[in-house]
Amino acid sequence: MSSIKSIARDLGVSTATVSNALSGKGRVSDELARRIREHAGKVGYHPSPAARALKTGRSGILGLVMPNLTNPLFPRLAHNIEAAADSRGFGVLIADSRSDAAGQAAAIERLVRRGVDGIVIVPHRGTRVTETDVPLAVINAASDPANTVSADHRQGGRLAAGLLMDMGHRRFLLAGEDPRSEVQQDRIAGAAECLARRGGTGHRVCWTSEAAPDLLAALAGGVTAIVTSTDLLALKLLSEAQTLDIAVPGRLSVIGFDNLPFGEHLRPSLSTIAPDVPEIAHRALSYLDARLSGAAEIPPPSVVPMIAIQRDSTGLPQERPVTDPARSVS
Amino acid sequence: MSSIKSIARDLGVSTATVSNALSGKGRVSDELARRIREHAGKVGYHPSPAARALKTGRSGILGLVMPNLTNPLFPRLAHNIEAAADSRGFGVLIADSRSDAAGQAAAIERLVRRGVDGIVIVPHRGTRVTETDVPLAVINAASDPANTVSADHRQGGRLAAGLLMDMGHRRFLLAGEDPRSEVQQDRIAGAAECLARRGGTGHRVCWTSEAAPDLLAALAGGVTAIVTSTDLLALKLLSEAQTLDIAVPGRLSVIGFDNLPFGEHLRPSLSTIAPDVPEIAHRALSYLDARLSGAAEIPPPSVVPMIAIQRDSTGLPQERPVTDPARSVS
DNA sequence: TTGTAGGCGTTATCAA
DNA sequence: TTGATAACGCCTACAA
Repeated sequence: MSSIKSIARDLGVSTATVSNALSGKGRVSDELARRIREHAGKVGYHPSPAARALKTGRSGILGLVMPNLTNPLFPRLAHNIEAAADSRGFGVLIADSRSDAAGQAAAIERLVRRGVDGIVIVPHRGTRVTETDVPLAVINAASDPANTVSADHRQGGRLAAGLLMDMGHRRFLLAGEDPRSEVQQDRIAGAAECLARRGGTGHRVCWTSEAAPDLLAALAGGVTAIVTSTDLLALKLLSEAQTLDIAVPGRLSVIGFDNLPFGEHLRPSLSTIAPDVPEIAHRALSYLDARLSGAAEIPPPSVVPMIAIQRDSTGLPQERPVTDPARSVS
Repeated sequence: MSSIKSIARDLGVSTATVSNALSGKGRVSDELARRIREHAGKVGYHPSPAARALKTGRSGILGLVMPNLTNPLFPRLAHNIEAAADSRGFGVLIADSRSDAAGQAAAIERLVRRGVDGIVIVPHRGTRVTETDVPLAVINAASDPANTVSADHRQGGRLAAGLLMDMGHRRFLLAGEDPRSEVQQDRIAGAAECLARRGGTGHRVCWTSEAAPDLLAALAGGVTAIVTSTDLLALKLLSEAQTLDIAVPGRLSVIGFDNLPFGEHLRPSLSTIAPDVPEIAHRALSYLDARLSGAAEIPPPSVVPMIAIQRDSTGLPQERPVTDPARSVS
């Protein structure tokens, strides 16, 4: 491999000069700098990351820890984190929490041992992130005190409910999957908050990880719309509705969260509340970057608004006429 | 940070002795070795990856290149590659091909620059992987000459068709999404091969990336079963069938590929042909490991059998009685 | 069995 | 403007 030293030898100059010419730091005459750069290009010189890391104490690598890499959100997040990291000159090393708190601690440990400069972590449900030697950007939910940046799940919940109320829905079922998830809690809470504020005529909340909620009972209770805490649960409900011959969105509107890839392939396609993942990735990286470069001001924890994607699983309620949203505020 | 040097100083021994004691290579008296290890533990010593990489020329890091990190297969592959890599002491750096050949070359380049020891790559559809300085494990399809290890997509295709023939189906629609994909080509070809061999009474192949195939026309043509090249397409068809009130699996059986996460949440749940991802990851890593450790024999390219997962979207054809599979071989 | 010393490729300090 | 030199932390002949 060609090194700074071999270039120095080839050109009969010192390594320091080569280093300066290539990095543009020290003063080197334009003419010599040009010759050095040219030669470096010719021999295909690339600095050794190991040597640089050893000298500078920085690896230029960030870690990404996910609760479970088969988490459906992982691909999009990985995609955006990688892009954001790359544009700042960082590489991304992945690690899997293996779905438990111990695994999460181990994953962080492994990354730190590998010399990452910082870590982006999506913590496992219901865990507190353990402190480390390197800066940590936590992507979770506003209600997690350790949170660095996240989607505004609560606002997302309001958005989902609000959008359905705008269409005229008044009786809701709010369906979550796992009550230990702060993310899902916030989403359901946001929806409930919107209903309370705008005078929905009552709603039920149910948490169910296995079976789908009893749709027929819900319909009998006058429910015309369901807000689910994730697209996967929405999928379950949509399928259930179709086998029960409940028309969607005619008889029942359903909305999910996360904008998982299958949503647009469903028939009816799934309306959903999508996290602004590029923005989240951007902020997580800005945060780490600020901490790593010793910036005077570190970005404070922040939440990123979610985005409504209306597709075909939501529509006007059949039973009653569309009411003017303005009038319906009790 | 504690280093080999600081430990040597603390204990009044030489750095070489510490290094030997910790690595167990050179001869060090048991007693001294014990003291050194104990002290190392106490001060929380961990070797510097940068220094070790600089000295040994190996980073202990592998790259993982995907055509697009939002590819639905990515999570499971990343999960298993990371696990397999970790158990061999490697970390995994991700890179995104940004969905084109140029991006793919750039991704490889970036990883090599970062000093990875080897790369696992899932090539972009229809591209040939460019040669590099580091060993490359290619995960694609047997029909790609550069392939290192892959699922046996062709056998998977036979499996899908065979399983449906066992149930008594005879007329098939084989539906693919992208004919440029070697993977999908192999799957469809495998299914066709099985039908030809076992005397299906004819089948149509269609390639469609946007609209779903015309189900009514297919049914009119006597089709009772559809083999799709991916679960996403199967999902589209299932949804389509439900809106057209075509009973699945009563009137029509549908099977997909890849065992994507949503499949089990559908109603009816989706039968699928699943790649044995843990085994594929294992072999990809064995291959790289062999090449990196200069092993005498490098594992030859190999294909890993796919696994049938029968759920509820496949069943006996309605029209005709179940025929004995043995008798049905023409 | 233990210690000395050199070097991996960079960066940075200080002289020239 | 340029060069000599010393680290960074580790490994490994080779010498004691």
